Amino acid sequence: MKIYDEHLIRNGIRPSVQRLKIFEFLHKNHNHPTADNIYEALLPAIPTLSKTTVYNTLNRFVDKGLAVVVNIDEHEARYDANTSAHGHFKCISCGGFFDIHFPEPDIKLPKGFQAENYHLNIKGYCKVCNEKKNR
Amino acid sequence: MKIYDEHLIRNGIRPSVQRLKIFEFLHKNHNHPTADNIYEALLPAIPTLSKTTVYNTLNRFVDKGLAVVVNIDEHEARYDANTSAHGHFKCISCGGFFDIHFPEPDIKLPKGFQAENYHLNIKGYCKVCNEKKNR
DNA sequence: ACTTAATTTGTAATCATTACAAAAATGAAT
DNA sequence: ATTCATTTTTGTAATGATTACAAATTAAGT
Ligand SMILES: [Mn+2]
Ligand SMILES: [Mn+2]
Ligand SMILES: [Zn+2]
Ligand SMILES: [Zn+2]
Repeated sequence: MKIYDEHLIRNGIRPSVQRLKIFEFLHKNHNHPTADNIYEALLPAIPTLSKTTVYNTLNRFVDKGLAVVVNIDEHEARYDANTSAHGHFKCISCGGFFDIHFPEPDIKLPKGFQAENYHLNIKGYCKVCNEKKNR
Repeated sequence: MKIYDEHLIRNGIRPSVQRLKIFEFLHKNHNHPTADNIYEALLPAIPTLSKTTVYNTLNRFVDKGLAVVVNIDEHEARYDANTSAHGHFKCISCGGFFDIHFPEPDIKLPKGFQAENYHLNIKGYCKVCNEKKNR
């Protein structure tokens, strides 16, 4: 895809096959995949793919601001190509994962502090698990 | 300490020496220690202490709502006895860690969802690192 | 004291991530 | 096209935090 190609170049990342496929996958799958999810998904298309490459590439994307990593749970780093301000909800019963949109938060940082990114992570019960629980 | 004792009992946790010391440590040290920090700090006082006990105890505290775990960075679970709504800031330059207080957030969850806890994690540059950078 | 349940401990296992060095691919220069 | 340097990818080994598990210890109840 030409458009992803240019997106990478514009951010100083040379678009190798591996990087391009990973970037494309992130943009087409908004289910916040883990590094392993991505690896497994792309293996058929790139049989020589190494998991190290997936990690290297994702770390580079995050460094360059092309993706964010969501650490809502320890031992589970999920990646998101949507870098606009939004939060995440994880159901502690079924594990369901959802984007949460919220109005521009009015957070006053201490004097002189400068924020690079915000992460709002919420845990609780999703609709179906909540109904199951209240019965 | 009698007061910590009762606090644990009230929440259905039998106050063993280990649990009491860990709970007390969390309440007296607001620097968001890791499990290992706690283990190292208490080892002189409880020479037989096991790291497994520290983990088991912290997990129990979190389950019962007596503490929260802050996953602002992967590979770094920090514990906080302050369970009231507040956020955390980590300096990506010096590693400094700060509490962030913010006005009651107005977050609308999807219909039927129920939140158990909110986590606001911010990364950026602290005052001194920011000044160092802009020079 | 005896019996049972709860807690702690030590060790081994797990598992995601990183370190590292060799191999492969790419690009520029001759 | 060949050479040579640079970048990227790959495979394997190492790391390190957390958990699993079973034995040992401690506490509680009779
Ligand atoms: Mn998202
Ligand atoms: Mn805090
Ligand atoms: Zn659910
Ligand atoms: Zn700093």
